[in-house]
Amino acid sequence: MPTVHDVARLAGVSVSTVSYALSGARPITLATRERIERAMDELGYFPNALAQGLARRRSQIIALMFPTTDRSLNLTGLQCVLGAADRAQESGYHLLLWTSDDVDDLRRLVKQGLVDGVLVMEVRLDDERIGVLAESGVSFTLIGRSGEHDPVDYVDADFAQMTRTAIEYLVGLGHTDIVFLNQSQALIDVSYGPSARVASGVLAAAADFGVSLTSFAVENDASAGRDLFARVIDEIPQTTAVVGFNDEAVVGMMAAATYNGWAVPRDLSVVAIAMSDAAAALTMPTLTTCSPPHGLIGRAAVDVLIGRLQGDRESPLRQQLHDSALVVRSSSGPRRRHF
Amino acid sequence: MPTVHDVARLAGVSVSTVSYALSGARPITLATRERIERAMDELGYFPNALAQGLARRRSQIIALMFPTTDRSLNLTGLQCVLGAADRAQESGYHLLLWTSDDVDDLRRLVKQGLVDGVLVMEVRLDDERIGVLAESGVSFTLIGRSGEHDPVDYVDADFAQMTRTAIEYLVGLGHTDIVFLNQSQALIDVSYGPSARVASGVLAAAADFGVSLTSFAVENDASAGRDLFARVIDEIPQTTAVVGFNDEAVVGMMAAATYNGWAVPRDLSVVAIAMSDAAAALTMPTLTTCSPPHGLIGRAAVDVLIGRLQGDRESPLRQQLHDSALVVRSSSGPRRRHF
DNA sequence: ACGATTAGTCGAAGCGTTTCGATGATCGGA
DNA sequence: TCCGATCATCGAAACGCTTCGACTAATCGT
Repeated sequence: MPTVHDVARLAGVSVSTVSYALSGARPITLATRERIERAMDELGYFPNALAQGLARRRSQIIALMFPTTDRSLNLTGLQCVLGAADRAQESGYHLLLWTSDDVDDLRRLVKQGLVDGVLVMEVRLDDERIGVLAESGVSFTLIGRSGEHDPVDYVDADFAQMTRTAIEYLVGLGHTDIVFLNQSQALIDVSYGPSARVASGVLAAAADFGVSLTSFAVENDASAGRDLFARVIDEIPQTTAVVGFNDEAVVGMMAAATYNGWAVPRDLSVVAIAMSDAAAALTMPTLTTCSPPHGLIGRAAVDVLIGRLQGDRESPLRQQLHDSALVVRSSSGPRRRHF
Repeated sequence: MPTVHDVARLAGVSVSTVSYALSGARPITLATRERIERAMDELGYFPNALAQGLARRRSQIIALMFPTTDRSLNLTGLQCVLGAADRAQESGYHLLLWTSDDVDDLRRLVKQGLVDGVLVMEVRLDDERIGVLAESGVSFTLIGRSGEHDPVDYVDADFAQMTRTAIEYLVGLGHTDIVFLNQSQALIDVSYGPSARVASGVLAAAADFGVSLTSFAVENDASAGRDLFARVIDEIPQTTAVVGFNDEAVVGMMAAATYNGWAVPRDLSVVAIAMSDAAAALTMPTLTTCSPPHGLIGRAAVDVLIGRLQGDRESPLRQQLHDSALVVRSSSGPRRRHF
């Protein structure tokens, strides 16, 4: 691999001149610059990223923490990751994918000086990673939010808007007795942010619109959804709509409803929260969804982090909430009494 | 951030001694080593990864090329990516996620010396990335295969085994008239490897078992599946089984079948190829699948690449094919004439 | 016509490691 | 008691880049 020295020798200039020609930090005569560029082309020269990073104390690498433990894989996370990766590349940064959840690993990562900043996904309400990052002095941005009002940059979905949109839609269709299917109790127990926010969001929206809403936390599988349907038919038979934040259970519940003679959407309207379009298209009937723009959120988080890296470190907090879009498919419709 | 110099000063030794204590490359007296370790703890020292990489000419970073263009997102890719990321971390490497498909970007990446090796996903039959990597001299491993028999390391699904397993299963249930739903013609046109291999695999297996198989390439959406059902009912009404390598079209076809009075699996058995378990669980009925172990393949690819990085560069080719597992769900059953 | 700027370039000192060769100290064997 | 070995440690030269200060020429206002 050729180095600046080779380029400098071939172009007949000093290494610092080559460096200045490359960075534009000092003016260079056109003729000299052209000689240098020709030399670089000829040698197939590219500056060594490690050496550059060492000298500049900037690696141009950001880490994306995407822990894989305790979480059922779904496409929404992938969209966010890919959005972030695309945006980082566009902005001239590299994206390191970090799947460990362990804070010691994280501490080592940031102390190593390999990364300029960190993006944190799957944020819990009390997330110890935040403290570790804050005291390490590295710049970071949350994709999500913790429970506390930390003075921390974040980009997240606007859960109040999202849940209100979903409930308002159902209320507009005449529904007054709604069931909310939350994620598993296990996920709630580790204080996974979205579960809590969606739960309180739908509750608040239902109260605002004066309709009844009953919440259940169920496992993320179809049989849990079927069981819940049996329970609902027994305990709250006047139910005509379901808001679900639990893909598999929602599908299981739809299946049980159909099996029991409740047609969807004639007898039961279903709206899925934060389900990917691809997944919603696979169900029968296809599911009406209200989902955050995950790709956009990933991109925005990169912008926020890079803004912080390039701006002064003490500039005002950057906190963004993004609106979710309601996509009406075939699982929802006007209320119709079925009993 | 403390450096080796700080540690050396505090421990009363030279920097090289600190380095040797860290790497174990030369023997160090126990007492000295302990003094050094105490100093490191006290200062919270971690070696700077950039400087280390520069001096060792090893960054401990591998890139994972996961191009996002021209490809419908699905979970199988994510599983592979996460498998690779987990494994890399376990092996002491960092994983750089690279979403660009562009060969100039790729050339720059490897010339920069940032990465020790490259993992290539979404390999096409004639993939120009392979040539670029080969001539750059960097170590790389394909997740997938090209069409040519290049002397290149790869880890891939065994498509012959996979398709044979699926067809054998259907034949065992008595099916003799099978339709194969391939991915879109657009994907085939860019010579996406799996499409071609699955297509020829099912054809060969059907011939082996002496059953009839008709192939169709359709768009990746539900309506294409519905249209295809109409066509099948018209042109090949004796069809009793479908093998699909196209998630959304398969689901559309199932829906159309149900709508037209063909019950699945009573009148039509369906097996989906390379569909994720999570997606298969969302459909109604849930889909029988035959899918490669994507997570395992990602991990294996990391092992192969790291093996190459650490072994001599001219060691024998490492080429692996992994078996797919058939998971029987509710979309398949014995053949029953329905006309 | 003269000092003060400015443009263009260079040399050298970092950035934080690793690693090679050298240097004493210690040791076993004759 | 003296001679290689062996052991533990040190100093210095890389690794490939950036950047500061200095220097030379050309440019400008008066």
